[in-house]
Parts: sequence; C-alpha cells; structure tokens
Amino acid sequence: MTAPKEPLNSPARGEKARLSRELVLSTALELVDREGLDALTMRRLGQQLGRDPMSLYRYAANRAALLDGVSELVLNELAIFPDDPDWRAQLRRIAHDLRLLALRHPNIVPLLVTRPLSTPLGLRPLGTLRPLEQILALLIDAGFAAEDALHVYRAYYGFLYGHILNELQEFVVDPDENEALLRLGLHRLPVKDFPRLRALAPVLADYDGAAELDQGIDILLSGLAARLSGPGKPAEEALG
Amino acid sequence: MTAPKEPLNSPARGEKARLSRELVLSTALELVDREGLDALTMRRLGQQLGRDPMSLYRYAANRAALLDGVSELVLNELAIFPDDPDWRAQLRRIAHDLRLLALRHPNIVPLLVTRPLSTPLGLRPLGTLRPLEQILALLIDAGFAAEDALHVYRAYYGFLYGHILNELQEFVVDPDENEALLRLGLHRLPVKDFPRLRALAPVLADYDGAAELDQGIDILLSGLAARLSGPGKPAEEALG
DNA sequence: CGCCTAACGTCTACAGTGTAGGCATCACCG
DNA sequence: CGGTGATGCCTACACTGTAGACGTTAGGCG
Repeated sequence: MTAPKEPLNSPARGEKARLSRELVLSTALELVDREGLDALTMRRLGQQLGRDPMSLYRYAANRAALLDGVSELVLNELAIFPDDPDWRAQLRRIAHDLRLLALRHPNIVPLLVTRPLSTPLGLRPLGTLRPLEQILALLIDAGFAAEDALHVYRAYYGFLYGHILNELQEFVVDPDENEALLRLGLHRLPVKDFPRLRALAPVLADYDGAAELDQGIDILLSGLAARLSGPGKPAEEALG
Repeated sequence: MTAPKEPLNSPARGEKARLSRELVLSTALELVDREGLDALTMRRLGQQLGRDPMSLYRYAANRAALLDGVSELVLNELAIFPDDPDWRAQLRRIAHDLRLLALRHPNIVPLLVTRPLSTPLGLRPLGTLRPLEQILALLIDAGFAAEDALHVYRAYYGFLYGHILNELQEFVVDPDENEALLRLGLHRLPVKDFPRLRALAPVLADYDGAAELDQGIDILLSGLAARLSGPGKPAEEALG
C-alpha cells in the first residue's frame, strides 16, 4: 500500500503535472472549444485535468471568475500595435484579427459579449481592458483629441462586435447540407409571412464576412474622420 | 375536507388564474427584469405563479425554449412600419426604440444577443425574425435591390447591437456613487498601464447614448447610400 | 344529464450542478 | 530536523433541469 497509487479511473488523459492558472485556463478553453460552454463544469474540467474539481478553486474563485479567465486568455491572442502611425490600417487589421479569432473560438463569443455586461468597467480582468487602452493610445498618438478618440473607439468596437455577432448567427457548422434553405432551416418559415427572407436564402448562404466587415469599417472610418477633427487635418469640420 | 383547499404556503402572490403561455412568459419577464437572468429557474417561476414547477413544461419544452419565448416577448414590443416611405427616418426611429427597449430590459439583452448564436436562422422563434423581414421589406420597397437591402440590414443591425452592448457595458446602476472613477471601478486600474483610460473617466461617466447612436446611424446610412445603388437615386456611385 | 377524452397540474425521483469547510499531503526554508 | 504555507482531496449541502407516472379538471358529444 506504499505504492504511489495512481488512480486508475478518472483521468481522461495522462496530464498529471502540477496545476497552474495557465494550465487550468487553457484546458478550460480547449474544453469549451471542443464541446461548448455548457460542457465547462467544474467537475468536467477537473476530470479533464485528472484532478479533484475542488482543486480548481485555488486558481479561480468562482465559475464566473473562471469564465472571465478564459475570456482574458482568448483576448490575449489579439495583438495590437499602438505605435503604428497608420491608424486606419491598424484598426482594419485589428478588426480582421478579432473576426478570425471569433471564428476560431466561436463558443467563447457569448462570453466576450456577455460577461462585461455584468461587471463594471474597472473590475474587469485587466487583459480584457488592454485592447481599449491600446486603441485609445493608437488614436490619441495619431492626433485625435482624447474625447474624440473615445467616440471613435465606441463606434468602431460597437460595429465590430455587432458584425461578429451577425456573422456567427448566420454561420452554420454543418457543411454537408448544401441546399441553402435547408442549411439555414429557412424551409420551416411560412412563405406568406417571410417572403423576402426566403427569397434571399442563396445570398444568406454565402456570406462573405471579411468583405462585409471591410466595407463597414471603411464607411465608419471615413465617416468618422469627416465628422471629427481628425489626426492629419485638425479642423476639417463636418462635410454633410 | 371538501373545501377548495387553497394552499396557504407557497404562492408569493395571489395569482391563481389558469395558466397560459402568455401568463407564463410575462411572469418570467417580470422576474428577469426584477432579479436578473439567474433568478429565472423553473422552481422560482413556478413559485411566482403559485404552481408546481412542472406545470411550466406544458408551455415551454425546455428552459431554453422558455428563454426564447421571453426574447420573443420582448422583441414584440418593437414596432416597425415597413410602409414608411422615409426609410432613413424609420431606421433611425427603430434604432432608438430598440435602444430604449434594451435600457428598459437590460437583463434580457444577453438573451437577445446570445440565443441566436446557438440556433440556426430558420429555427428561431418567428417573432424574432419579424424585424429582419420587415426591415428588408422597408428597404426593398424604398427601392433597394434585395441583395443590397440585406447588406444594409447587416451593417445597420450589426452596428445597432454593437452600440447597445457598448452602452450597457458602461451603464452603471448605482447612481449614489457620483464619483466617476468609483462608479466605474476605474480606481482599481494601475495608473501606469492604463493612463488614457483613467484620464477619460469623467467622459466615460456621462455617456450620451442617444446622441452617440444617432451619429453612428448617420454615418452608416449616408455611407451606405453612397456606396450602393440607393433608392431615390438609383445609380449614385461611390463618392469617395 | 352522463360520459369520454384530452388537456392540465402535481408528485416523486434522479442525475448533475456550484461550492463551503475540514483534512491530508507535499515542497521548501530556516 | 521541525515547521509552515501551498496544494489537492473528500464529504456534504442546497439547488438545478427534467423524465415518468399519477390525479384532476374542463369541454364537447351522445
């Protein structure tokens, strides 16, 4: 009975290294990516790590805190270069990066979008606030007044998140069904009440998210630049 | 023992009428508005109605279906007039209506935003799709090509949802704390890492959501009209 | 009127959840 | 060597969604 007594039952995979916040969070992320948000229970995650579920509470106070941690982990994949002098190009690049990130981790998007609603700005995980600070830096360095930078940020990030939600809604995992109506389940809609929606089925089916995002960003950025005292042209007032 | 035997214990309020889907859903909405999404458990809702929790399953297959029902109920508060010839005015009005609706029911915004992510378009509650169809009608009747109408809708609704999320994030319930930093919890942020964010605290504190939304809509609509073959001016190509 | 049927509401039970509190074990440092 | 704090495990509790079987009621039809 003095043998190390490896538990033969639970550990789904042989991970037996010492726990750490990073390990816990990244395993949680894997789990969510693979099986969805609901699969992320303390017990399930514990089992995935080959540890007692209670161990997890050493690395996250709550389940909620754990979710926040995962959000933060994902957002850290996003690189921002606040020193880029070409702020428009930088914003466009960030937008596409965030879009791709969302497509890579679709199951986390609800977290990204929902968690901040129940946490006042200053109490959010720092990693979550870094993009905000960095984009402010980018804009202010480019010549925007601080207050205007905030407005630009809001319009920009608002549109960006909206676009991601839109695209993910229309995104359908199952690519075997190549009939547009079926893929989107539109066949169930009463033709009488939803004529235009049904008529648009083929267009709905091939959604070019990148292009749509790009156009939106274009419109927003040029519109904003015209309306605010932009960086290069400090007093170019509203044109229309 | 032949008396009607009113149960003296559970019913928090004297509601004892026969159940109905509307009654169930509206009580659920009340509950969520008052105490948040987590408070909406089957047992709690049953108790609120003075009924056994199991009764609810006659009116909603799932807890998920119940949530969908509540979403639908809220979205029905939104009035759209697809026959309005002034589509820009109509879109702007809808935007403000939806914004107010979100401020009135902040706790269901996560639902509005999250549920569609896990339900293919055609399987969503019909009430949820009506805005989409009606806005398409509005745009097409105004002269947009069907496909362009879809693009306009996407940009518009994307921005709109994004704005609402933004505003609700910065919205703070507790108005007793009048110190901006405290209200947003910004005092906790390390000054060194978040200088601009902290400097913007006062601006962050008084957020004029309506104005910000209005400007965004302006920019988007004029930008879109310039880029697409608009309604009145069928071939007005991109200006910039 | 009485009956039948389907909708409605209730009860019991079960597997699964987050997490508080206490205890054993381990690594490490003086 | 002893001790001290971090780490992991265990038990237990209140609570969740919901399957399945059971009474109870309401409404239509003879």
